[in-house]
Amino acid sequence: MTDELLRALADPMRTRIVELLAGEQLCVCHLVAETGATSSNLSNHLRLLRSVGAVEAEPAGRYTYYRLRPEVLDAVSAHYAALASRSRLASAVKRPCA
Amino acid sequence: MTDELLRALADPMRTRIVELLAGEQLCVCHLVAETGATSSNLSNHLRLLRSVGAVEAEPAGRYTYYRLRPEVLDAVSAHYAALASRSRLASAVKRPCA
DNA sequence: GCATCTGATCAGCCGGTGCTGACATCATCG
DNA sequence: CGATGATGTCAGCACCGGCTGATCAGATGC
Repeated sequence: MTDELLRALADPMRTRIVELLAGEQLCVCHLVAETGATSSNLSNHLRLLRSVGAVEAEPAGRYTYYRLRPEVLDAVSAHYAALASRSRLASAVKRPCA
Repeated sequence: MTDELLRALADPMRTRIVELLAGEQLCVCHLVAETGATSSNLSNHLRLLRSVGAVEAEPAGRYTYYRLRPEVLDAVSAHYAALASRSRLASAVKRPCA
Protein backbone atom coordinates (compact mmCIF):
# COMPACT_ATOMS: atom_id res chain seq x y z
CA MET A 1 0.00 0.00 0.00
CA THR A 2 2.47 2.64 -1.03
CA ASP A 3 1.46 6.22 -1.04
CA GLU A 4 2.46 6.50 -4.69
CA LEU A 5 -0.11 3.89 -5.61
CA LEU A 6 -2.90 5.92 -4.05
CA ARG A 7 -1.71 9.08 -5.74
CA ALA A 8 -1.48 7.31 -9.08
CA LEU A 9 -5.06 6.06 -8.79
CA ALA A 10 -6.47 9.40 -7.62
CA ASP A 11 -5.76 11.35 -10.81
CA PRO A 12 -8.90 12.00 -12.92
CA MET A 13 -7.45 10.81 -16.21
CA ARG A 14 -5.95 7.72 -14.61
CA THR A 15 -9.20 7.02 -12.81
CA ARG A 16 -10.85 7.07 -16.21
CA ILE A 17 -8.23 4.71 -17.64
CA VAL A 18 -8.71 2.29 -14.75
CA GLU A 19 -12.48 2.31 -15.19
CA LEU A 20 -12.15 1.59 -18.89
CA LEU A 21 -9.70 -1.24 -18.23
CA ALA A 22 -12.03 -2.68 -15.59
CA GLY A 23 -14.45 -3.54 -18.40
CA GLU A 24 -12.07 -5.13 -20.89
CA GLN A 25 -8.44 -5.25 -21.94
CA LEU A 26 -7.62 -2.38 -24.27
CA CYS A 27 -4.68 -1.17 -26.30
CA VAL A 28 -3.52 2.42 -26.31
CA CYS A 29 -5.36 3.26 -29.53
CA HIS A 30 -8.67 2.33 -27.84
CA LEU A 31 -7.85 4.54 -24.88
CA VAL A 32 -7.05 7.37 -27.27
CA ALA A 33 -10.44 6.90 -28.90
CA GLU A 34 -12.32 6.64 -25.59
CA THR A 35 -10.68 9.51 -23.73
CA GLY A 36 -9.80 11.93 -26.50
CA ALA A 37 -6.35 12.40 -24.98
CA THR A 38 -3.19 12.31 -27.05
CA SER A 39 -1.23 9.08 -27.23
CA SER A 40 1.84 10.58 -25.57
CA ASN A 41 -0.30 11.88 -22.76
CA LEU A 42 -1.83 8.44 -22.25
CA SER A 43 1.56 6.80 -22.57
CA ASN A 44 2.84 8.93 -19.70
CA HIS A 45 -0.12 8.00 -17.51
CA LEU A 46 0.21 4.33 -18.39
CA ARG A 47 3.89 4.34 -17.54
CA LEU A 48 3.06 5.72 -14.11
CA LEU A 49 0.30 3.14 -13.59
CA ARG A 50 2.76 0.43 -14.59
CA SER A 51 5.42 1.76 -12.22
CA VAL A 52 3.08 1.41 -9.25
CA GLY A 53 1.91 -2.02 -10.38
CA ALA A 54 -1.70 -1.05 -11.05
CA VAL A 55 -1.68 -2.24 -14.67
CA GLU A 56 0.42 -4.54 -16.81
CA ALA A 57 1.21 -4.30 -20.51
CA GLU A 58 1.19 -7.11 -23.03
CA PRO A 59 2.81 -6.27 -26.38
CA ALA A 60 0.90 -7.80 -29.28
CA GLY A 61 2.57 -7.05 -32.58
CA ARG A 62 2.63 -3.32 -32.98
CA TYR A 63 -0.13 -2.86 -30.44
CA THR A 64 0.17 -2.97 -26.67
CA TYR A 65 -2.68 -4.33 -24.58
CA TYR A 66 -3.19 -3.14 -21.03
CA ARG A 67 -5.07 -4.80 -18.19
CA LEU A 68 -5.60 -4.11 -14.53
CA ARG A 69 -3.99 -6.16 -11.75
CA PRO A 70 -6.91 -7.12 -9.48
CA GLU A 71 -4.68 -8.01 -6.50
CA VAL A 72 -3.46 -4.43 -6.34
CA LEU A 73 -6.99 -3.04 -6.36
CA ASP A 74 -7.94 -5.56 -3.69
CA ALA A 75 -5.04 -4.36 -1.56
CA VAL A 76 -6.25 -0.77 -1.86
CA SER A 77 -9.77 -1.83 -1.01
CA ALA A 78 -8.54 -3.76 2.03
CA HIS A 79 -6.51 -0.76 3.14
CA TYR A 80 -9.55 1.49 3.28
CA ALA A 81 -11.69 -1.24 4.78
CA ALA A 82 -9.17 -1.57 7.60
CA LEU A 83 -9.21 2.18 8.18
CA ALA A 84 -13.01 2.15 8.28
CA SER A 85 -13.00 -0.71 10.75
CA ARG A 86 -10.44 0.91 13.04
CA SER A 87 -12.19 4.26 12.89
CA ARG A 88 -15.41 2.71 14.19
CA LEU A 89 -13.57 1.61 17.29
CA ALA A 90 -11.85 5.00 17.48
CA SER A 91 -15.19 6.76 17.95
CA ALA A 92 -15.13 5.53 21.55
CA VAL A 93 -11.67 6.98 22.26
CA LYS A 94 -10.98 10.68 22.64
CA ARG A 95 -7.50 11.75 23.68
CA PRO A 96 -7.66 14.44 26.39
CA CYS A 97 -6.42 17.78 25.18
CA ALA A 98 -5.11 19.67 28.16
CA MET B 1 -17.42 8.22 -4.85
CA THR B 2 -16.36 11.61 -6.11
CA ASP B 3 -12.98 12.07 -7.64
CA GLU B 4 -12.22 14.83 -5.14
CA LEU B 5 -12.61 12.38 -2.29
CA LEU B 6 -9.94 10.09 -3.74
CA ARG B 7 -7.62 13.00 -4.37
CA ALA B 8 -8.15 14.28 -0.85
CA LEU B 9 -7.25 10.90 0.66
CA ALA B 10 -4.22 10.37 -1.60
CA ASP B 11 -2.13 13.24 -0.25
CA PRO B 12 0.71 12.11 2.07
CA MET B 13 -0.04 14.53 4.89
CA ARG B 14 -3.75 13.80 4.74
CA THR B 15 -3.06 10.07 4.66
CA ARG B 16 -1.13 10.58 7.88
CA ILE B 17 -3.99 12.54 9.41
CA VAL B 18 -6.48 9.83 8.48
CA GLU B 19 -4.29 7.12 9.97
CA LEU B 20 -3.95 9.05 13.21
CA LEU B 21 -7.69 9.65 13.38
CA ALA B 22 -8.33 5.96 12.73
CA GLY B 23 -6.85 5.24 16.16
CA GLU B 24 -8.68 7.82 18.23
CA GLN B 25 -10.45 11.16 18.05
CA LEU B 26 -7.96 13.99 18.18
CA CYS B 27 -7.99 17.77 18.29
CA VAL B 28 -5.83 19.92 16.08
CA CYS B 29 -3.22 20.46 18.78
CA HIS B 30 -2.66 16.68 18.94
CA LEU B 31 -2.23 16.55 15.19
CA VAL B 32 0.26 19.39 15.41
CA ALA B 33 2.21 17.44 18.00
CA GLU B 34 2.07 14.16 16.05
CA THR B 35 2.89 15.46 12.59
CA GLY B 36 5.11 18.43 13.29
CA ALA B 37 3.15 20.49 10.80
CA THR B 38 1.95 24.00 11.54
CA SER B 39 -1.60 24.51 12.72
CA SER B 40 -2.56 26.56 9.68
CA ASN B 41 -1.19 23.87 7.41
CA LEU B 42 -3.21 21.24 9.24
CA SER B 43 -6.25 23.46 9.29
CA ASN B 44 -6.13 23.72 5.51
CA HIS B 45 -5.89 19.94 5.15
CA LEU B 46 -8.69 19.38 7.64
CA ARG B 47 -10.93 21.81 5.82
CA LEU B 48 -10.40 19.86 2.62
CA LEU B 49 -11.07 16.55 4.36
CA ARG B 50 -14.26 18.04 5.80
CA SER B 51 -15.36 19.36 2.42
CA VAL B 52 -15.24 15.86 0.93
CA GLY B 53 -16.95 14.35 3.96
CA ALA B 54 -14.02 12.22 5.10
CA VAL B 55 -13.91 13.71 8.60
CA GLU B 56 -16.21 15.66 10.87
CA ALA B 57 -15.37 18.29 13.45
CA GLU B 58 -16.81 18.63 16.93
CA PRO B 59 -16.05 21.93 18.66
CA ALA B 60 -15.36 21.44 22.36
CA GLY B 61 -14.67 24.68 24.12
CA ARG B 62 -11.68 26.23 22.45
CA TYR B 63 -10.59 22.91 21.08
CA THR B 64 -11.93 21.13 18.03
CA TYR B 65 -12.06 17.37 17.93
CA TYR B 66 -11.91 15.53 14.63
CA ARG B 67 -13.03 12.02 13.78
CA LEU B 68 -13.27 9.93 10.65
CA ARG B 69 -16.55 9.03 8.99
CA PRO B 70 -16.39 5.25 8.54
CA GLU B 71 -19.16 5.12 5.94
CA VAL B 72 -17.09 7.22 3.59
CA LEU B 73 -14.06 4.99 3.98
CA ASP B 74 -16.28 1.97 3.42
CA ALA B 75 -17.57 3.54 0.21
CA VAL B 76 -14.01 4.04 -1.03
CA SER B 77 -13.16 0.46 -0.09
CA ALA B 78 -16.24 -0.81 -1.92
CA HIS B 79 -15.35 1.26 -4.97
CA TYR B 80 -11.95 -0.39 -5.32
CA ALA B 81 -13.37 -3.80 -4.48
CA ALA B 82 -15.87 -3.39 -7.32
CA LEU B 83 -13.10 -2.40 -9.72
CA ALA B 84 -11.07 -5.43 -8.66
CA SER B 85 -14.06 -7.69 -9.17
CA ARG B 86 -14.89 -6.28 -12.59
CA SER B 87 -11.27 -6.40 -13.70
CA ARG B 88 -11.12 -10.12 -12.98
CA LEU B 89 -13.93 -10.68 -15.44
CA ALA B 90 -12.28 -8.24 -17.85
CA SER B 91 -9.24 -10.47 -18.17
CA ALA B 92 -11.34 -12.69 -20.42
CA VAL B 93 -12.32 -9.85 -22.77
CA LYS B 94 -9.93 -8.20 -25.19
CA ARG B 95 -11.31 -5.66 -27.64
CA PRO B 96 -9.94 -6.24 -31.16
CA CYS B 97 -7.68 -3.48 -32.30
CA ALA B 98 -7.84 -3.34 -36.07
C1' DG C 1 -11.36 44.32 30.40
C1' DC C 2 -7.05 42.38 28.82
C1' DA C 3 -3.88 38.74 27.73
C1' DT C 4 -3.48 34.21 25.95
C1' DC C 5 -4.41 30.18 23.40
C1' DT C 6 -6.77 27.31 19.71
C1' DG C 7 -8.19 27.15 15.35
C1' DA C 8 -9.71 29.16 10.85
C1' DT C 9 -8.96 31.98 6.85
C1' DC C 10 -6.57 34.21 3.23
C1' DA C 11 -2.87 35.95 0.00
C1' DG C 12 1.33 34.86 -1.91
C1' DC C 13 5.16 32.02 -3.14
C1' DC C 14 7.01 27.97 -5.06
C1' DG C 15 7.68 23.15 -6.33
C1' DG C 16 5.61 19.18 -8.26
C1' DT C 17 3.01 17.35 -11.98
C1' DG C 18 0.20 16.99 -16.09
C1' DC C 19 0.08 18.33 -21.06
C1' DT C 20 2.23 19.20 -25.40
C1' DG C 21 5.24 18.65 -29.40
C1' DA C 22 9.17 16.68 -31.45
C1' DC C 23 11.74 12.70 -31.93
C1' DA C 24 12.97 7.67 -31.47
C1' DT C 25 11.63 2.78 -31.92
C1' DC C 26 9.62 -1.15 -33.53
C1' DA C 27 6.35 -3.91 -36.24
C1' DT C 28 3.71 -4.39 -40.43
C1' DC C 29 2.85 -4.02 -45.22
C1' DG C 30 3.60 -2.95 -50.05
C1' DC D 1 13.98 -1.48 -48.34
C1' DG D 2 10.88 2.53 -47.65
C1' DA D 3 6.46 4.05 -45.84
C1' DT D 4 3.10 3.98 -42.41
C1' DG D 5 1.19 3.54 -38.02
C1' DA D 6 1.39 2.43 -32.84
C1' DT D 7 3.75 3.38 -28.81
C1' DG D 8 7.33 5.17 -25.86
C1' DT D 9 10.50 8.94 -24.33
C1' DC D 10 11.94 13.39 -23.19
C1' DA D 11 12.32 18.50 -22.59
C1' DG D 12 9.87 22.50 -21.79
C1' DC D 13 5.99 25.10 -20.31
C1' DA D 14 1.97 26.12 -17.51
C1' DC D 15 -0.90 25.44 -13.86
C1' DC D 16 -2.59 23.34 -9.77
C1' DG D 17 -1.99 22.65 -5.05
C1' DG D 18 0.66 22.57 -0.68
C1' DC D 19 3.26 25.50 2.68
C1' DT D 20 4.01 29.75 5.06
C1' DG D 21 3.05 34.01 7.60
C1' DA D 22 -0.15 37.40 8.90
C1' DT D 23 -4.51 38.23 10.61
C1' DC D 24 -8.90 37.30 12.83
C1' DA D 25 -12.65 35.18 15.66
C1' DG D 26 -13.97 32.74 19.95
C1' DA D 27 -13.05 30.75 24.30
C1' DT D 28 -10.55 30.72 28.66
C1' DG D 29 -8.36 32.68 32.58
C1' DC D 30 -6.19 36.45 35.26
